[in-house]
Amino acid sequence: MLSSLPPREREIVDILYERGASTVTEIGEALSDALSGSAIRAMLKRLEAKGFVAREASERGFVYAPSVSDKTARKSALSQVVRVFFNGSATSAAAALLGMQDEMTGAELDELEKLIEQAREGRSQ
Amino acid sequence: MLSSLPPREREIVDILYERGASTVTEIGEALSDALSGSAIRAMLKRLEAKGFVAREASERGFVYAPSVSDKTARKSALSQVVRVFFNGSATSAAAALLGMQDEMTGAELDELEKLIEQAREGRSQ
DNA sequence: TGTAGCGTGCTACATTTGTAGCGCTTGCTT
DNA sequence: AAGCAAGCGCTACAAATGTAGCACGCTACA
Repeated sequence: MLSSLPPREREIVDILYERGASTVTEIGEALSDALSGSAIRAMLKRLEAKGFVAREASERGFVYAPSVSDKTARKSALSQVVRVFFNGSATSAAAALLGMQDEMTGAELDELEKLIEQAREGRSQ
Repeated sequence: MLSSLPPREREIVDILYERGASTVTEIGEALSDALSGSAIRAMLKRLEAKGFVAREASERGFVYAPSVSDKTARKSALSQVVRVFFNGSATSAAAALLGMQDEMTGAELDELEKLIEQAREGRSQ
């Protein structure tokens, strides 16, 4: 569970999900405040030990990536939020998302409507 | 920011959002693993010092509640998830929520459609 | 009126986190 | 080849976190 991570480690994993596989230097740039390379490496080592990130060698040096799939992580992050803040109701959560509509184009709204239709079909079969 | 909290403190705040104002005993029951009362109180004291929870006396003893409004906390939790896991797209997040449709009734889907309509109107004016 | 039982706060302590420094290697560059 | 820079891992250490134990006061009820 991501929420079992201490804040800094969590921040690093978040960066990895947000930006995809990254080197230590890249992580450093994305961090909210500057850390020494060795500090970042130490975090990554712990994260690796705990099984949250995996690393792989490349020409650019080691690149680190989350070891839990985006899909899984998304799902658990969402249901966490839904449970804690929306009383378990995915619908209210979706409604709240809609409330941030400044970020949604008309096309996106169309898209969503289509998805709702599909969800309905999924339900009734 | 909730995400700046260490895991256990975070868990406690989550419980408070999930269940509303609670006593130490109630928190203890909701915790994922049993802690001594004094341990919980120590956490709460820190959370209070950091300004995340407030407490108030009642006949049942002190009750603790989050000091940041549900509304604000929801919003920031959601946008956090949207940014990290959905590349900033509220729409994709909403779509993922729809994907968990087992939890949505037909009525809820209707409701959502209505909200989309409203969002559209909001946009065009 | 003792005494058992909560809820409380304090303090202390082990563990975990967060961070920097050092020294090694590798790959240029001159 | 000598020197330099970048990236690396190790170790050490300060600060924060997670937890238990103790002593106190307030019920309640035998």
